[in-house]
Amino acid sequence: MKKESFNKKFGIYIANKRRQANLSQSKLASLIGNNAQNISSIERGEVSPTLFWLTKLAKAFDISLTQLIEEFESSK
Amino acid sequence: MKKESFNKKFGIYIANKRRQANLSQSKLASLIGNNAQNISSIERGEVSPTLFWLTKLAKAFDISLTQLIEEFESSK
DNA sequence: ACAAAACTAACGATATATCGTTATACATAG
DNA sequence: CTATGTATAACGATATATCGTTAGTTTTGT
Repeated sequence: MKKESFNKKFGIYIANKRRQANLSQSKLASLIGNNAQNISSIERGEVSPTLFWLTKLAKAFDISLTQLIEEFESSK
Repeated sequence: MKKESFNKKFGIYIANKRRQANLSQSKLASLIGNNAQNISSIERGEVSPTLFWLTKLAKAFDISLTQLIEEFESSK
Protein backbone atom coordinates (compact mmCIF):
# COMPACT_ATOMS: atom_id res chain seq x y z
CA MET A 1 0.00 0.00 0.00
CA LYS A 2 1.27 3.40 -1.01
CA LYS A 3 2.28 5.82 1.68
CA GLU A 4 -0.24 8.42 0.53
CA SER A 5 -3.26 6.13 0.48
CA PHE A 6 -2.18 4.56 3.75
CA ASN A 7 -2.05 7.95 5.43
CA LYS A 8 -5.41 8.85 3.93
CA LYS A 9 -6.95 5.69 5.29
CA PHE A 10 -5.68 6.48 8.74
CA GLY A 11 -6.91 10.06 8.43
CA ILE A 12 -10.40 8.89 7.54
CA TYR A 13 -10.40 6.53 10.49
CA ILE A 14 -9.36 9.28 12.90
CA ALA A 15 -11.87 11.75 11.50
CA ASN A 16 -14.70 9.27 11.97
CA LYS A 17 -13.49 8.35 15.42
CA ARG A 18 -13.34 11.99 16.41
CA ARG A 19 -16.85 12.68 15.15
CA GLN A 20 -18.18 9.66 17.01
CA ALA A 21 -16.66 11.16 20.14
CA ASN A 22 -18.33 14.51 19.38
CA LEU A 23 -15.07 16.36 19.34
CA SER A 24 -14.00 19.21 17.09
CA GLN A 25 -10.52 19.16 15.65
CA SER A 26 -9.43 21.89 18.04
CA LYS A 27 -10.99 20.15 21.03
CA LEU A 28 -9.21 16.94 20.18
CA ALA A 29 -6.00 18.87 19.63
CA SER A 30 -6.17 20.48 23.05
CA LEU A 31 -6.86 17.09 24.63
CA ILE A 32 -3.67 15.62 23.27
CA GLY A 33 -1.53 18.73 23.43
CA ASN A 34 -1.10 19.77 19.87
CA ASN A 35 -2.91 22.09 17.45
CA ALA A 36 -5.97 21.83 15.27
CA GLN A 37 -4.03 22.33 12.06
CA ASN A 38 -2.04 19.24 12.75
CA ILE A 39 -5.18 17.24 13.42
CA SER A 40 -6.55 18.54 10.15
CA SER A 41 -3.47 17.47 8.21
CA ILE A 42 -3.51 14.05 9.87
CA GLU A 43 -7.15 13.62 8.92
CA ARG A 44 -6.46 14.68 5.36
CA GLY A 45 -3.66 12.14 5.13
CA GLU A 46 -0.88 14.64 4.65
CA VAL A 47 1.25 13.31 7.48
CA SER A 48 1.93 10.04 9.27
CA PRO A 49 1.84 10.63 13.02
CA THR A 50 4.54 9.24 15.25
CA LEU A 51 3.92 6.40 17.70
CA PHE A 52 4.11 8.92 20.49
CA TRP A 53 1.16 10.89 19.14
CA LEU A 54 -0.79 7.73 18.44
CA THR A 55 -0.77 6.94 22.15
CA LYS A 56 -2.10 10.42 22.88
CA LEU A 57 -4.89 9.91 20.38
CA ALA A 58 -5.81 6.56 21.91
CA LYS A 59 -5.94 8.13 25.34
CA ALA A 60 -8.15 10.96 24.07
CA PHE A 61 -10.59 8.36 22.73
CA ASP A 62 -10.33 6.44 25.96
CA ILE A 63 -9.16 3.23 24.32
CA SER A 64 -5.89 1.35 24.30
CA LEU A 65 -3.33 1.89 21.60
CA THR A 66 -3.87 -1.69 20.51
CA GLN A 67 -7.58 -1.09 20.14
CA LEU A 68 -7.00 2.07 18.15
CA ILE A 69 -4.73 0.22 15.74
CA GLU A 70 -7.06 -2.73 15.55
CA GLU A 71 -10.00 -0.52 14.66
CA PHE A 72 -7.87 1.26 12.10
CA GLU A 73 -6.68 -1.96 10.49
CA SER A 74 -10.20 -3.32 10.23
CA SER A 75 -11.55 -0.04 8.86
CA LYS A 76 -12.17 0.56 5.19
CA MET B 1 4.54 8.30 30.57
CA LYS B 2 7.39 10.52 29.47
CA LYS B 3 8.23 10.68 25.81
CA GLU B 4 11.79 9.52 26.39
CA SER B 5 10.95 6.46 28.46
CA PHE B 6 8.09 5.63 26.13
CA ASN B 7 10.42 5.64 23.15
CA LYS B 8 12.95 3.59 25.08
CA LYS B 9 10.34 1.01 25.92
CA PHE B 10 9.41 0.68 22.29
CA GLY B 11 13.07 0.48 21.32
CA ILE B 12 13.65 -2.37 23.72
CA TYR B 13 10.64 -4.19 22.37
CA ILE B 14 11.83 -3.83 18.79
CA ALA B 15 15.38 -4.89 19.64
CA ASN B 16 14.11 -8.04 21.32
CA LYS B 17 11.72 -8.74 18.49
CA ARG B 18 14.50 -8.33 15.96
CA ARG B 19 16.83 -10.69 17.85
CA GLN B 20 14.10 -13.28 18.11
CA ALA B 21 13.82 -13.08 14.36
CA ASN B 22 17.58 -13.52 14.02
CA LEU B 23 18.01 -10.29 12.15
CA SER B 24 20.81 -7.79 12.37
CA GLN B 25 19.95 -4.10 12.41
CA SER B 26 21.15 -3.73 8.84
CA LYS B 27 19.24 -6.79 7.68
CA LEU B 28 16.04 -5.50 9.24
CA ALA B 29 16.72 -2.09 7.75
CA SER B 30 17.07 -3.49 4.25
CA LEU B 31 13.85 -5.47 4.72
CA ILE B 32 11.82 -2.37 5.44
CA GLY B 33 13.65 0.03 3.19
CA ASN B 34 15.59 2.22 5.52
CA ASN B 35 19.05 2.23 7.08
CA ALA B 36 20.70 0.52 10.01
CA GLN B 37 21.48 3.78 11.79
CA ASN B 38 17.81 4.60 11.97
CA ILE B 39 17.02 1.15 13.35
CA SER B 40 19.72 1.72 15.92
CA SER B 41 18.30 5.05 17.00
CA ILE B 42 14.79 3.59 17.18
CA GLU B 43 16.07 0.77 19.38
CA ARG B 44 17.92 3.20 21.62
CA GLY B 45 14.73 5.21 22.02
CA GLU B 46 16.06 8.34 20.37
CA VAL B 47 13.17 8.65 17.94
CA SER B 48 9.50 7.77 17.72
CA PRO B 49 8.82 6.10 14.37
CA THR B 50 5.87 7.15 12.26
CA LEU B 51 2.84 4.94 11.75
CA PHE B 52 4.04 4.32 8.22
CA TRP B 53 7.29 2.77 9.42
CA LEU B 54 5.50 0.77 12.07
CA THR B 55 3.58 -1.05 9.36
CA LYS B 56 6.84 -1.86 7.62
CA LEU B 57 8.28 -3.25 10.83
CA ALA B 58 5.22 -5.41 11.40
CA LYS B 59 5.49 -6.76 7.87
CA ALA B 60 9.18 -7.54 8.39
CA PHE B 61 8.28 -9.56 11.47
CA ASP B 62 5.45 -11.18 9.58
CA ILE B 63 2.78 -10.07 11.99
CA SER B 64 -0.07 -7.59 11.80
CA LEU B 65 0.34 -4.04 12.97
CA THR B 66 -2.22 -4.72 15.66
CA GLN B 67 -0.19 -7.67 16.90
CA LEU B 68 2.99 -5.62 16.94
CA ILE B 69 1.34 -2.91 19.02
CA GLU B 70 -0.31 -5.45 21.28
CA GLU B 71 3.00 -7.14 21.99
CA PHE B 72 4.58 -3.78 22.60
CA GLU B 73 1.89 -2.67 25.01
CA SER B 74 2.10 -5.87 27.00
CA SER B 75 5.90 -5.77 27.10
CA LYS B 76 7.84 -4.46 30.08
C1' DA C 1 44.09 -13.60 20.53
C1' DC C 2 42.39 -12.49 16.19
C1' DA C 3 39.14 -11.33 12.55
C1' DA C 4 34.67 -10.39 11.20
C1' DA C 5 30.26 -8.88 12.20
C1' DA C 6 27.30 -6.02 14.76
C1' DC C 7 26.27 -2.09 17.23
C1' DT C 8 26.80 2.67 18.89
C1' DA C 9 27.69 7.26 18.01
C1' DA C 10 28.54 11.55 15.83
C1' DC C 11 28.08 14.55 11.89
C1' DG C 12 25.82 17.09 8.29
C1' DA C 13 22.16 16.70 5.00
C1' DT C 14 17.36 16.05 3.58
C1' DA C 15 12.55 14.91 4.44
C1' DT C 16 8.76 15.02 7.23
C1' DA C 17 5.95 16.27 11.32
C1' DT C 18 4.56 19.67 14.30
C1' DC C 19 3.70 24.63 15.62
C1' DG C 20 1.70 29.35 15.10
C1' DT C 21 -0.54 32.48 12.42
C1' DT C 22 -3.73 34.01 9.04
C1' DA C 23 -7.28 33.70 5.49
C1' DT C 24 -11.15 31.57 3.46
C1' DA C 25 -15.25 28.85 3.10
C1' DC C 26 -18.93 26.43 4.94
C1' DA C 27 -22.59 25.16 8.03
C1' DT C 28 -25.56 26.15 11.58
C1' DA C 29 -27.83 28.72 15.39
C1' DG C 30 -29.71 32.80 16.66
C1' DC D 1 -28.83 38.09 7.49
C1' DT D 2 -25.43 37.77 11.06
C1' DA D 3 -22.53 35.72 14.30
C1' DT D 4 -20.26 31.74 15.77
C1' DG D 5 -18.10 27.42 15.37
C1' DT D 6 -15.79 24.32 12.32
C1' DA D 7 -12.82 22.81 8.75
C1' DT D 8 -9.55 23.53 4.90
C1' DA D 9 -5.60 25.60 3.31
C1' DA D 10 -1.36 28.10 2.75
C1' DC D 11 2.75 30.03 4.71
C1' DG D 12 7.02 30.22 7.24
C1' DA D 13 9.23 28.52 11.34
C1' DT D 14 10.90 24.91 14.38
C1' DA D 15 11.39 20.15 15.85
C1' DT D 16 11.98 15.61 14.80
C1' DA D 17 12.73 11.55 11.78
C1' DT D 18 15.25 9.64 8.22
C1' DC D 19 19.47 9.21 5.17
C1' DG D 20 24.50 8.57 4.13
C1' DT D 21 28.96 8.46 5.66
C1' DT D 22 32.58 7.53 8.86
C1' DA D 23 34.79 6.11 13.11
C1' DG D 24 35.08 3.68 17.22
C1' DT D 25 33.45 0.14 20.33
C1' DT D 26 31.45 -4.22 21.54
C1' DT D 27 30.24 -8.78 20.49
C1' DT D 28 30.70 -13.10 18.25
C1' DG D 29 32.94 -16.92 16.00
C1' DT D 30 36.97 -19.41 15.11
